[in-house]
Amino acid sequence: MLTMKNNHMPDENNIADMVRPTEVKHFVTYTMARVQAKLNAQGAAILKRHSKLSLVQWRVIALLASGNCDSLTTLCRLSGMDKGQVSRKLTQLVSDGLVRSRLDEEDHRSQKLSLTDEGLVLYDRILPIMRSRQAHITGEISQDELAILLEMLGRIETAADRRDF
Amino acid sequence: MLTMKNNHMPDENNIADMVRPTEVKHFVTYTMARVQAKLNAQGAAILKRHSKLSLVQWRVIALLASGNCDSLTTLCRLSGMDKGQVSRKLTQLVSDGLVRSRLDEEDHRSQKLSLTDEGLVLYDRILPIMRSRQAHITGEISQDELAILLEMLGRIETAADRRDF
DNA sequence: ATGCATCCGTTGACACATCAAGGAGCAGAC
DNA sequence: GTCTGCTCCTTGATGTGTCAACGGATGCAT
Repeated sequence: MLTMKNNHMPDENNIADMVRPTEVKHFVTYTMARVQAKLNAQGAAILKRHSKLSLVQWRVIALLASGNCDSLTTLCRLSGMDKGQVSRKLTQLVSDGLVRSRLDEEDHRSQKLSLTDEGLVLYDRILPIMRSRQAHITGEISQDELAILLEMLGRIETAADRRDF
Repeated sequence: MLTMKNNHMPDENNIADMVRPTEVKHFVTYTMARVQAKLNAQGAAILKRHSKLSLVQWRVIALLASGNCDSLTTLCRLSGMDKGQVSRKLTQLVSDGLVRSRLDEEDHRSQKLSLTDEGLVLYDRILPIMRSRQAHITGEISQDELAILLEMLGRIETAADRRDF
């Protein structure tokens, strides 16, 4: 086997190095993927424990309850979720009786979305649970630190927009 | 969770935010989900531009090239990826001639994984591209800030382990 | 050696993510 | 009018993420 040439040199930015136990903690993309996965798992587990909602379903309900959106497009713009997926989730939620979808009289392309009474009851029941979870997650972090965290995530988000590598 | 209405901090890099200010962007879980999605999209786009690899395929190759793992289980432990998913990706990579899988003579449950010469050539070609991307992402952040970010992510990760809500 | 817990990897099932194509409605230009 | 281009939403295709069940292999205790 003539693989001597493939003796890769160590390098601070070498992806291969990020798997070394000593360095794995220092890579942002790597860490974020792991933390994100855990947050998703936690959210899904909590919802499963207290309802039959999936994470996406809950997000849709919460966004509608917030009063900041009333159509699929505005909901997607707000959350960054994909139109297609949200559309599918909405048909579920409507058939489950949690969300009401009525034709927008002023624009027949659009639909006015709102929670049903049942959806609102569910929201009111789940909300405090998710709030306490949120408090637990951010509990160890001061407001100032939280602002810094969000600001840095914003910078990473901007860096992630570049595609010309 | 979604009803905090104070103190909106404009994100100059996000048009949607300026059009319709909202508080959703100030929640860590939502923000991380969005940033993570963008990072994934960026990685996938870069790989598509320079190869036919998917993000997961690249990660598997990079992990194998690192020399820190040589079986499915160790690979999964290192990366946190799901063994089922990695198993499927490996069969693809083997049939594409990038990875070699041989029975472990000392433990017939396990398989010895390694990159083929072709896989190594591909790795050497893609690595510098991904390295410059990594540098671009972390270049926006100073070392001190990076330490703070990772430390906070660590705290969030710990908080995400709790399930009894 | 026999039972048994455990580990390795595969597979199935399902939810979620992303992208693209397309129908229907609307609005402006002509 | 009607052409054109845009928006709202649906649907399909494909890839990714997560969980669970399974069979084979191993090691250990009895």
